Amino acid sequence: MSAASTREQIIEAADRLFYEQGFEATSFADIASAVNLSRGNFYYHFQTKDEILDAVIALRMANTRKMLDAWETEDRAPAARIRCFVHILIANRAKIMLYGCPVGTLCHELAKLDHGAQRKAGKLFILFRDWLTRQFAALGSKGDADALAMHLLARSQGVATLATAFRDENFIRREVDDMCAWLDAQRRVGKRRSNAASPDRT
Amino acid sequence: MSAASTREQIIEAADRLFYEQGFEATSFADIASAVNLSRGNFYYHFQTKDEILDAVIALRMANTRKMLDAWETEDRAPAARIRCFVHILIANRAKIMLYGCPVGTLCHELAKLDHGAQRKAGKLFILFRDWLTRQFAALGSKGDADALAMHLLARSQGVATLATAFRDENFIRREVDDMCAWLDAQRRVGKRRSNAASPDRT
DNA sequence: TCTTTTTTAGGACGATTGTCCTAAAACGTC
DNA sequence: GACGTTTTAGGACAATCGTCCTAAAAAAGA
Repeated sequence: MSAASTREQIIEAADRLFYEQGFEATSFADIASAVNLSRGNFYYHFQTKDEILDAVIALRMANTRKMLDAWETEDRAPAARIRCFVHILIANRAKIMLYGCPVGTLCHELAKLDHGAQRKAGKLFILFRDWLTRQFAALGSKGDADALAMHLLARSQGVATLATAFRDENFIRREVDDMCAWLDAQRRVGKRRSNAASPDRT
Repeated sequence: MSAASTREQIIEAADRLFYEQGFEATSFADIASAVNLSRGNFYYHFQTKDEILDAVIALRMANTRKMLDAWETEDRAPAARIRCFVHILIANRAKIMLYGCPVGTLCHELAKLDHGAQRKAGKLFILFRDWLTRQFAALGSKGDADALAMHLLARSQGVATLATAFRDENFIRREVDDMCAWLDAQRRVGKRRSNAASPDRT
C-alpha cells in the first residue's frame, strides 16, 4: 500500500471520527486502530494532532468545493441550486440527527477549545456563504444577496441543531419545505426587482 | 463557609467552565482551582464528573424556568414575551459569539460523546419549546403553535451558530429584527383566526 | 545483489485524566 | 475543654493522553 493511500486513509478515518466523536474526544489511538496502524507508524505520517485537523479541514474544503462546483456547473437554475443546498439536511438526516452538522459542530468545538484552527474551520462556512451569495445574486437579489445567504445558512444550522436534540425527522422535512417556500417568495421578489431595473419599453 | 454554599460555588463554576470550554475539556482540576479547592476536597462534594454535569443541568433548568416564568407572570402580551426570548441573542451576544448557545453546544457535545445525560440536556430545549408553544397558542395559532415554536427555536439556534463562526454582531441584530417582523406577521395571521399557513418569512 | 530510502512496529516519556483513600483541620454541641 | 461530625488537604492509583525515539522490515534504485 502506497504512502499516499495510507495518509488518505488516515485523514478519512480522522474525518469520520472527528465528526462522530468530536476532535478532542478522538485520540491518536482511535484513529490508528481505525486504519489498523500502530501508534508509532501513525507518528510517521502525522506528528501532531493539529496536523491531522488541518488535513481533515482541507479534505472537507475540497469535498465541499467539489460538491458546490458540481451543482453550479450542472445546468440548473439558481433556485434549483439553492434547493440542492437545503436538501443536504434531508440527504444527511440520519447522521445529522446523531452528530449534528459537521461544520457547525466543529466550529463550536474549536471555539470552546480556543483552538488556532478556528479560522480555518470557519472557511468551510465561508465556502457555503459565498456560494449561496452568488446564487441569490443570480436570482436577482442585488444588495442583500449576502444577507439572504447568511439567513439560509443560519436556518439550516438551526434545523441541524434541533434535529440532533429532538431526533425528529418530520421536523427536518417540515423546515426544508418551509425554506423552499421562502426561496420561491424570494425568487418572486428578485424577478420583480430586475423587471423594475430594466429600461421601460413604453 | 457552609457546605451548601461551597457546593453551589462548585456548580456555578462548573456551569461557566462547561459553557466556555466544553464538558469534556473541563477537568476536575479546572473546577477545583476555579473555586480554590483541593482536588481531594472536591471529591467530597462530587464523586463523579457525571454528578457535576447533572447538577449543572439542574441549575440551568432552574434558572431557565425562573426566567421564563418571570416573562410569563409579568403583565405582557404573548408577542412581547416571545420577543423577550428572541432578544436573548442580543443580550448575550458577547458570550454567544465566543462560545455559542449554552444549550445547543451542550446537546451537540453530549450527542458526540454518546453520553447518558443527553436526554436530560435535551429537556432544556423542551423547556423553551413548551413555553414558546404556549405563547404561540395564546397568540391565536391553534394547531401549529408547536411547529412555530420549533421554527423560532431553530432560527435562534442557527443565528447563535453563525454568530460564533463569523463573530458578526450586526448579523445577530439583523436576524433578530427579522424574527420580530416574522412574529408580527404571525400575530396578524393568528388574529385573523385563519388557519395559519406554514411558518414563513416576509 | 547491495545500498539507500521509505515505512513499519513497539515501547518510553512526562503530563494529565477521573477516581479514591487517609489523616488532619475546623466545626458545632455538650 | 472534650467529643463527634463535617469539611479540608494532599497524595496515590491505574489509565490514557500527545509526543517522540529506535530499530527492524519493506521497497526502491543502482
